[in-house]
Amino acid sequence: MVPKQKARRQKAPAPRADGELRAGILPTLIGYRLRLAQQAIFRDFAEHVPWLSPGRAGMLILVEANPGVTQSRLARAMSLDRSTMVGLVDVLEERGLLERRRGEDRRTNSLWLTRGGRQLLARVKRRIAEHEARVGSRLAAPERAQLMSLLDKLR
Amino acid sequence: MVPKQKARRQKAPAPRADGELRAGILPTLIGYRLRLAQQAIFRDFAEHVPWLSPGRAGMLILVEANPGVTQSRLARAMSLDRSTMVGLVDVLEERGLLERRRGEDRRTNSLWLTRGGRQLLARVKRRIAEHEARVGSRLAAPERAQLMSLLDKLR
DNA sequence: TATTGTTATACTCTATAACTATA
DNA sequence: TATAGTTATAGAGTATAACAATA
Repeated sequence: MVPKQKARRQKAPAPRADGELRAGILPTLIGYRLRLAQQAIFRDFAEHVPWLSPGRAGMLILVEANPGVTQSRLARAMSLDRSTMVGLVDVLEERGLLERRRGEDRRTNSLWLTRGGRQLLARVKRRIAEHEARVGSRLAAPERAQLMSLLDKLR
Repeated sequence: MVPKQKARRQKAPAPRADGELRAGILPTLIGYRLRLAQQAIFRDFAEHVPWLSPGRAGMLILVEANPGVTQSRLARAMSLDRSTMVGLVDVLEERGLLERRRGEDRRTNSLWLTRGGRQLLARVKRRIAEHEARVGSRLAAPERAQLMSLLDKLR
């Protein structure tokens, strides 16, 4: 029989001098570090690209690169459910950024940027370029390339 | 006067042979690649650590490493609002994983893992270790260290 | 006065199930 | 039968504002 561990009341350890919490195993985990890095980048994005969330900006970029794409194809490309895409398209259509047109296969909607959508997206892309330069400036150029390749391996 | 751009109707480009969408500038963006990598890792976590989300598991890890921590201190450590922490503690307390105790400063609640919480966390940490090994196995050891350091620079 | 925990409320993002029009 | 879009509904996860208890 394995010796039973003595039951002991939990006790608070001496608090750390700097007032920070002990982080346990969290900093050893790739997913945790990834999340912190991403939060920092999303914070910068939200601050400097105030018109759209990263996801919605990404969606406009995909529609621009694939004019006339159907909702379902776009949903698949973004790993979203078809029903989730409906609300996303609703919002961007109400804001006058894109429009649905009846597809040749009449079950489908094809998606097209409006003039306003193209104009906003041009501005957004300039801001994103600045955002990317600012974020990327924390790394040397070869480091940036290295990071991209390492991130790819995690997929 | 700048020459006006000729108004032209959008046209669908030839569809790609592989059926995939064109990704536009997305793959050039650090934030986009970061998100894809994180989604892959969260997917693995959800599949192999079925009892808790990454955020809740992280919270238990912090309480274990800081027994008796107050709700507010924990919220600050996790970058959450105090009011958000209330519901998080409610859920984990209802599941019998941790408990509130009246603090010495009687405005505060101090948080402690229950026996059940310690037992579940031990199992969770074993699964997390396997998860981390599986995810990390996509990288060579020096690559993993390199990734950690690059991610840190983005914060 | 300032801080802690709490409640009420709301917003974003996402999914599942069931429906309809069309193929 | 199968697919595309839609609706109703629900569940995470998060925040702000206002309040009572306590410092």
